[in-house]
Amino acid sequence: MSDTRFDPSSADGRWQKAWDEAECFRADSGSEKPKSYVLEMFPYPSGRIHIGHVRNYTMGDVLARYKKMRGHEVLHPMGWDAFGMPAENAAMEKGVHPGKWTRENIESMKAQLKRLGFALDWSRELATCEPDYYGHEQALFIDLYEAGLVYRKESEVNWDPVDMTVLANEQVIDGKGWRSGAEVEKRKLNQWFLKITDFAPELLEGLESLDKWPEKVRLMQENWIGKSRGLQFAFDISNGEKLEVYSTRPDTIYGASFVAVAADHPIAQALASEDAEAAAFIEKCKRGGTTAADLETAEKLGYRTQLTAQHPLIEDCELPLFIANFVLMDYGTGAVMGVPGHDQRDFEFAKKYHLRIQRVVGTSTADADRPLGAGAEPGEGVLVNSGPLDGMDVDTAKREVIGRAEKEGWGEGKTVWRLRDWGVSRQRYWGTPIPFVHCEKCGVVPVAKSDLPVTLPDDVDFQTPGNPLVRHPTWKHTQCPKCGGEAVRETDTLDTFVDSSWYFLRFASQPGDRPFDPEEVAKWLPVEQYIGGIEHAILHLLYARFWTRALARLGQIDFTEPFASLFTQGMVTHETYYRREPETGRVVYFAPDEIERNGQGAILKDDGFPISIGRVVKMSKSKRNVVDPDTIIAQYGADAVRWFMLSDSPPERDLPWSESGIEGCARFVQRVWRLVGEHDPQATGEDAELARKTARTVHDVGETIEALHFNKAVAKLYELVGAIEKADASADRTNAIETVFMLVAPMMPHLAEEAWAAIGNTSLVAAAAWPEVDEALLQDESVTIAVQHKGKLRDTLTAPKGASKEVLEEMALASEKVQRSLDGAEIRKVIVVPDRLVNIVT
RNA sequence: GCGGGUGUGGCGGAAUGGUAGACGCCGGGGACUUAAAAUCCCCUGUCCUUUGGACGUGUGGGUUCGAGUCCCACCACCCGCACCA
Repeated sequence: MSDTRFDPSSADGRWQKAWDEAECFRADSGSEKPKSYVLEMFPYPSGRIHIGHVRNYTMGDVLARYKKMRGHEVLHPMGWDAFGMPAENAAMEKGVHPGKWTRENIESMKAQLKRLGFALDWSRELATCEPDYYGHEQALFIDLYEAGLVYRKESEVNWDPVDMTVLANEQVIDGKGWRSGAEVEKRKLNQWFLKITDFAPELLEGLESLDKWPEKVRLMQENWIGKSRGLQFAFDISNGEKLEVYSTRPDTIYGASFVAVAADHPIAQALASEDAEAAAFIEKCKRGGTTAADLETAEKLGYRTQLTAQHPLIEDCELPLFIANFVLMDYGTGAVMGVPGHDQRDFEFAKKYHLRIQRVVGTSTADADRPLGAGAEPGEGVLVNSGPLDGMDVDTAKREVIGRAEKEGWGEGKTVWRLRDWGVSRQRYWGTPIPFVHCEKCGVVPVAKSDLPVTLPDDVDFQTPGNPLVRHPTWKHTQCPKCGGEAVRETDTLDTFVDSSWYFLRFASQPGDRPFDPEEVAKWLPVEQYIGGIEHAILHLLYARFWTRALARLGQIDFTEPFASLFTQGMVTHETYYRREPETGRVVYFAPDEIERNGQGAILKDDGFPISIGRVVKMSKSKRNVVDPDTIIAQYGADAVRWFMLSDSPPERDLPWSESGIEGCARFVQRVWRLVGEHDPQATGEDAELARKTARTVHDVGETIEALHFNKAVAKLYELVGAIEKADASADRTNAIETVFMLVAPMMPHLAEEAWAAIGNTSLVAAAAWPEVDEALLQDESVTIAVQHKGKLRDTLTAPKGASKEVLEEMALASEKVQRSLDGAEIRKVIVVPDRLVNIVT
């Protein structure tokens, strides 16, 4: 048996079946063991599992299996984030119903996941597109509404004037609709919002408790929430009205040289009715989409109105009032004071419209007359050209101006948040119907909970652009739950981020009559380890945090943070292969299976001529650098694929896929398998060094898995396997081989089971206990000491562990190499770090 | 534009401020074999006047006995920016 090769094509399926039959990975909430909830971000069922999913779920799987071996009751579930635009696109392009398309995708993707041998509790599987999920979501949405956390307001969307439909940001390409090619406009619609801003302070403060989240994610969320302290004050406008503005830099108020309002500011709207040019400019501002990146990279444009604003601190100083495309109605008051010297955007605007650019902050008071060079200086410094503020530092000046405004009554200090309320309305079919009706008599009324779920109609057509729910002949017509009269259903559906804001609760318990069972939820939540892509650092994670806090405020759960520990993994990348067409200069990409690598270069199989190897980038259809998990599993087996996902690259960084890399992994799987033939229960005798190495590896692999440093765990296992191969037979070697099988069990579980059985075990290694370590074996007796001179390594010596400084210094000076380097120079100082190094300074 | 991150041999990477390049891949040489595959062994940062030495962690400065690691400035790339999920 042992001289044959390990055959994944038979072993993988056999062990997957054995785990299933033993219900090995079913989470028992009644268990007395400590509980661990390991969760990976659930996938969108796009059709095929992507190699990025494989990486994500392999990491979670290793942790889940490891935790089980360490005696934990593990909840490791899987589900489907099943609503979304691609299903509607498929309906439009292929004429297939979104539900059919989605459910078929789920079936094939589930089969793919099963082939990877993940330790998942499939009994808890859920799909957000099923009424038994989204119906409970509708109930929660009504709960939030009744708690005052849901409201409606006008808000801008991307409007395609040809298709007469709302476009997602993704569907706007270079300012044009992706299908019609028409120039996109901004249009206002009445939409549903969740009051996430009510939670801004606690979402910010809560970040401090998330000490097992990556620092960068907390920082990004902090900046996104964007708490700022500034001054809100009113300008007197030449038409007799007041204009409220907000500024985070009131210290620079003496440098103000203009005032600007958003295109949809009431003042601008009022002007439009009497000033045709102003109206034309406002119309122009409506062009283009709604994304922040577009707005901020667009050319700064303004329209100079006839109005002026009196500077609050400088007598007879009238500032011109502009309507500007870069001022947002959503932030602050929709109006700003422009200080070109110390804000880059204002600087560019001032250059363009020939406005005064005055320095009011410098490195010292001597800077007063130093002109501003190429751009604004937004940093810290000392106030100049600012009357009574001269000489103050920025922070003092801020406090001074706010204090004066409050005393004199023309403004007040105010905390403003960058975070905006969460718009959850989507004018689309394939999403959770918003459970409300519009009644002429009673207004907006929630659907009675006893009438939930409000289900999507199946008979819809996608041949016409726009929301099929609006066109449906009967679906939206209903009775008002309050007065019983005729009423119309809300046709907007919920943002899919709502679906993913509470699925982790539904995994913990799935009662039919309510969203979750609080007692079951209390047993498992918060999620001990959450793993997913860094691209979700802000939106998904912030919305899930908000939703959890909202439910806590409603008393439905008693914790406020859903994910105790978060890990964000890197992408899987692949090199690209291309040729440039000689005539057109266009780049044509080739798929990995169309080419053959030869040393440094590559050739196209079709014609045998070389092709160029491009940069290593994220796998994408357009670059054709995608590898399909099914193909590689069939070729190398699940364990080799899993091992590759864990090897080499640190998990938070990108992992470049390579043919030679996976081949190396497949070779290592066989290398571990060959240890079965070396396993000799009769072997006697000690091998103290190997025993120490084994103990050290058990300790290190456990520690690195817990820290999610899988690449280091992999390297340690390579080292131990190498050491075993070199060692002679002994009882310690036999033990080391058994230990290896247990240590690789979380990573290459199929091989581990096969080997475990082959050496005579009748139970599953997946259910085995992690090996114990004899602490005494972790202590080294001697250490290697580095000896430096002039900052360079000159020699190394072996010394007993814990040797004194004096002894180490003496040993270092006795070295011939060191003496040669010293060459008789006078020793000025010797630095000795015990167990580490000796550094001689001359 | 704004916010966040990353940068070390041919490649992926390792390294509590203390021996830079562990481990893996690629490449070269050898063993076994009729041959191949598989497997095993050795070499493998660059340069030089080669039992030795110099240089070397994106670039330029700085702190330190000592910097991949800390500080400042810059460059390149990646992620996010509220309707992709």
